[in-house]
Amino acid sequence: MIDLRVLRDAPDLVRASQLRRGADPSLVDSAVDLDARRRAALTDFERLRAEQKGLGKEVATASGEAKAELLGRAKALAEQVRTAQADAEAAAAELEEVVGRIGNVALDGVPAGGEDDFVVLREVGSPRDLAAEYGADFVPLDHLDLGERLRAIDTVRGAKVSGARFYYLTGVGARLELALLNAAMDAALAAGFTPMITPTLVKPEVMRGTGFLGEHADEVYRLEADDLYLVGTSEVALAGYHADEILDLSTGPQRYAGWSACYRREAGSYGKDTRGIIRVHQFHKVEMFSYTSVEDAEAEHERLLALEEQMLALAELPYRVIDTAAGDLGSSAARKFDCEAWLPSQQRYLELTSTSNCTTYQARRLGVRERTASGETRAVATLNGTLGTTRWIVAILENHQQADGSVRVPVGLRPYLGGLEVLPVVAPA
RNA sequence: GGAGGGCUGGCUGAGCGGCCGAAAGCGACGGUCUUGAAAACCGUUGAUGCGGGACACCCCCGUAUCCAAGGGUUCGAAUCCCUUGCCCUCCGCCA
Repeated sequence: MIDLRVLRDAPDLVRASQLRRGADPSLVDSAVDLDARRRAALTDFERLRAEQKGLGKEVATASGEAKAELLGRAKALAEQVRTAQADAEAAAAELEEVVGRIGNVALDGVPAGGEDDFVVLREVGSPRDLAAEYGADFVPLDHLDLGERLRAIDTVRGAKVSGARFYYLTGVGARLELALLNAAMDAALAAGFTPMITPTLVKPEVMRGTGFLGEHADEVYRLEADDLYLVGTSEVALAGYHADEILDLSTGPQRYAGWSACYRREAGSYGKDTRGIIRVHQFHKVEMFSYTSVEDAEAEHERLLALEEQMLALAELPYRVIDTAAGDLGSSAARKFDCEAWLPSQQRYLELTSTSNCTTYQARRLGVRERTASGETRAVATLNGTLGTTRWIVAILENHQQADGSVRVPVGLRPYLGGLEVLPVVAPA
């Protein structure tokens, strides 16, 4: 939720942000009008309510005929109070509906436009030249071919048991995921994050508060019988962790690293990334989440990005960092950096991490505040970022494949695989 | 699954349908005292919205809302009724 004060005092700022996002700027004008209407209705209600309270006190002390007369007046007034209250509540609800559709104000520097209007900040490492290494006629295997030869990935049985976009990680595949996620947890721990294993089912208000029930509500699994939602990321549970609390950030940001399963319906992505485990309904992820003061948010964002890059370096993957365009931010984020690894089989980049600065947008809706040195309360900023996911296996297998279809284990992951240096082919094609 | 008991401010814990945003204690903060600290004593101490005061903020004044959540009864609800959630105890069942 955007700050109503900003909406009131600087509607141009919000309007400009909407335009950069390719969203509807007229929502801002509707919201300003509705805000004025709500305040007027509230004032009416308060005046009547105060009158009612005063009259109530007279009723309490009166008796006999005077009391009967007062009661008559009080009854009439009660009806007016009811009406005024209903008006005020209706106006507030209407305002909330419109305000909820306005996205966070994109930070200065965020490129305008949609999905394709990102800016590449840097490219790190260089894609392997497999033709030069293994001969001009070498055809790189994709992650699924490799995964099947290593007996690491089984999508056939995943589909048999659960349907399309489900898979088993088997043997070294399962070990590789555990290794990667353990390495991610260790990196987070070393950087001062508190490790967390979080619930993956959450209540509607938490899901709504984190902003996942907006435009992309159909991406989320819902358990009708229990009125609970399956999370698409532990960000949801970590953001909800301090909901309705007043935090003490005087000693710096509060940092959490969540490990959880993630569930996504992938509605609307029919036919996209159908092969292998690039786009699946269920996967695991280690996610960083920070609560900071507004002042610290941008520095924390850089910090999260640096940690992501540290993990990509540990996995020895070539990647680029992009500054996502305003239209591709999602409602809560004010800025978002993605790291995309090179995918040899497809000759393209694939998103492996995403870190968002949600400024106070998410915290305001969830009621997460801090107490400042001077004693007031105010909304905190929230940030999140990916440290490792099942999808990383795709990039690791493809980028570290060897001529015979085996896969070299990045040095940094070896300690997590009992010193294993190579994932050997056990099921040749 | 069944039967009871409970849910009040940072914590403990009172609370008769109107005088209750709520006693008291603890904690915290400020002060007195002290070379300093402790103790003692004095004082302050919930959140949020709205309106006003030369109104960006702080501050002051007024007002409303919040006693698990939602609904109802009533001129008036922390207090009575209903529904839901959560916690505790007991019984049963199953990891």
